Amino acid sequence: MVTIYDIAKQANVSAMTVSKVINNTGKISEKTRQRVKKIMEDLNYVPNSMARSLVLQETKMLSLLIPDITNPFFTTVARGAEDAAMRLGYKLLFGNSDENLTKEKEYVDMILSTRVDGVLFSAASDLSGPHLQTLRTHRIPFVLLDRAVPGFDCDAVTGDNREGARRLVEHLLALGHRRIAMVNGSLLVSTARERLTGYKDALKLNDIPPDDELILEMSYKQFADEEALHRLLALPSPPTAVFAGNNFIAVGIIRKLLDMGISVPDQLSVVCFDDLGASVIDPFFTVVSQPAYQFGAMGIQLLIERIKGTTTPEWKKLILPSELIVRNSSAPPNAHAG
Amino acid sequence: MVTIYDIAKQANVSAMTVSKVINNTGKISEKTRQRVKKIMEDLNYVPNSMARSLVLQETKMLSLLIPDITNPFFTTVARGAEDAAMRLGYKLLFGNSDENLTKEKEYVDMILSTRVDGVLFSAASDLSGPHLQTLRTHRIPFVLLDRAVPGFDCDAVTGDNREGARRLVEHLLALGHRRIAMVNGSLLVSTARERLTGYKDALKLNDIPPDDELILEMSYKQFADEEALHRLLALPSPPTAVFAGNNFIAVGIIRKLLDMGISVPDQLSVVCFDDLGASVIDPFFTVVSQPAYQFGAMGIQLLIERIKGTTTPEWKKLILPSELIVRNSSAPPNAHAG
DNA sequence: AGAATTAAGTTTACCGATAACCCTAACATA
DNA sequence: TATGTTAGGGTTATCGGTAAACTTAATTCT
Repeated sequence: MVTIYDIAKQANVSAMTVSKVINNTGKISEKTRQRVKKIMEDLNYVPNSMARSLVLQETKMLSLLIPDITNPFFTTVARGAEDAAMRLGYKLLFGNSDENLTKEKEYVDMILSTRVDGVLFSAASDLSGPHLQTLRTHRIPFVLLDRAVPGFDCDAVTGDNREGARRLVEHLLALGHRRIAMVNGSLLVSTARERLTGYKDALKLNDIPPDDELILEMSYKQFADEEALHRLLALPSPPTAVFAGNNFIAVGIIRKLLDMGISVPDQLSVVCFDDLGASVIDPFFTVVSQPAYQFGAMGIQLLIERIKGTTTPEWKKLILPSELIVRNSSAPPNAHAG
Repeated sequence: MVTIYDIAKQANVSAMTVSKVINNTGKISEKTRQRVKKIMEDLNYVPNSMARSLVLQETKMLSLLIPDITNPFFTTVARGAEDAAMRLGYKLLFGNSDENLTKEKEYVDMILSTRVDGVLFSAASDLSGPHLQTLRTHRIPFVLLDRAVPGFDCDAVTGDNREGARRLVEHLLALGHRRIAMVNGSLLVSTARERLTGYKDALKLNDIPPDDELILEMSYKQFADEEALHRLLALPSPPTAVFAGNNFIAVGIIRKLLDMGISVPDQLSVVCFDDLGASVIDPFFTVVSQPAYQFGAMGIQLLIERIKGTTTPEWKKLILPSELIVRNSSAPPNAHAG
């Protein structure tokens, strides 16, 4: 590979002069500058960013760690982050923890050895605390994305899960539903807990006592625990509507319902958190939609401000609003009979 | 940050000894080894991979450049690549060219300066040739993914686009369709050309003269050129089936058809290349499905073999088979009237 | 005209790791 | 006893770039 020394030799100047031409620093005559530039082009010179990072102590790389790269929500987050990073002159190293703590740890180790300048971290679960602690020990700035981690006070970009869930459930209540089930992700994930709280808020506001039999806990990745779903629908007083903790859970439920011959929304309403992405033919689900692209973009912006120190020392908590979008998966109970 | 020198000082040994402990090379007494290891842990030492890369002349990083991170096909490719890379001890730097040549060039520049060990390259179009040439000039191994670039002989993992398209169209022909339209991606992309050829193959085999009015060219990203679609359906002898060049085009078409009140497959059959991903409620499209995960995984494997030189000098061309999956978006013409 | 400043470079040291070679005491061997 | 060997390290140079301090010669100021 061509180095500044090769350029320097050809141009009859010192390596430092070449470095100055590259970075537009110091004083170099226009004549020399042009000569050096020409030689750089002729030799297809590209600076070695490793060497530069080593001395400058910054890599201009950020890492984005997400729990599920197949989920359109996180894919969109990734696009937002990538666009913002690129625009601000940073490279983005993606990582996919697969909602898996072991994989997440491997990525954290990699992040440390790569000396990235900062991390956009969407935690696999509450148990990710030690990983964040590792980052903090090594003084690597990070911004939490989408999911909070209890006990960790830090910069974060999250959604208004509680509010969003409440609005979604109130929508169902307004349609006349009284038996509303919640099929949630793992309660070790902050968003799941907050959505559950929002669900309960809505019930309470309408004087409906929560019924534990109507509350299921599975995983955001899992497409549905068939048996649990059967039990839910076989209750003496079954739900007339289901609030799914996220988009994938909703898809899983709908698929099972299709298999069982239960039609949505006629026999059962199904609503969920987060949209289903670009590949959906006919937007069908009534959802609370979050600005996923903004999550990524704002996260990167916050992170870079933290890295550069162009922000105040206090932790920034950015809460992005969500939007209730009513579509065709929700209807009044027994709509087909009415 | 803690360096081997800090460790060395604490352990009363030279930096070299620490390096040897880290890499398990040279001769170190068990006692010293344990002492050094303990201090590394106590001090939370993590090797600086920049410094190591600089001297070893390898980064253990690969780059994956894809044209559209929102497309489930490429998302799945990414997962396959990531898993394989991680398993083989490499990090993966993602890039999203957005089917855009300018963005692609920016990524290529970044790739060069990052000194990645190799690139998995899914070209934006035939015009990506110069970018590949740049990589080759700099002796960076690369493997083409999904899309060939004319004039470039190199390692590649692609699908059997021609065959797949032929089978898909023959399926329509077998159902009784005779007027079959093709709504394709840009013909500057090799897969689009091959799929078009497969389409023509099928017609020829069945003695149907191709009709240029039935062949539309738009973009794999674009969700459909509404006007062109209208013209297509308003032809004196309109198509009874549409072959969409990829999944996103198919979704675009279906959405428009829904708006227009045309039902699929009753009034019009629609089939396409590539599946629609995990977030689809009711797999509806008749498709030719490609093993996207394998594309990524095999691509990485090929790339690493090339990097390590554990393969023969000839370029490897891996063609992964596709599979025709008949679902509910295709039916005999005028099925509703029959 | 002499001092001060400036333009245009150069020299040196260092970032954190590793390869390649060097050193020394202890032990084995002839 | 003299000579090899080996275990267990240490020294030095280097990867490719940059900051900081240092030269010179030319120019400006008074």
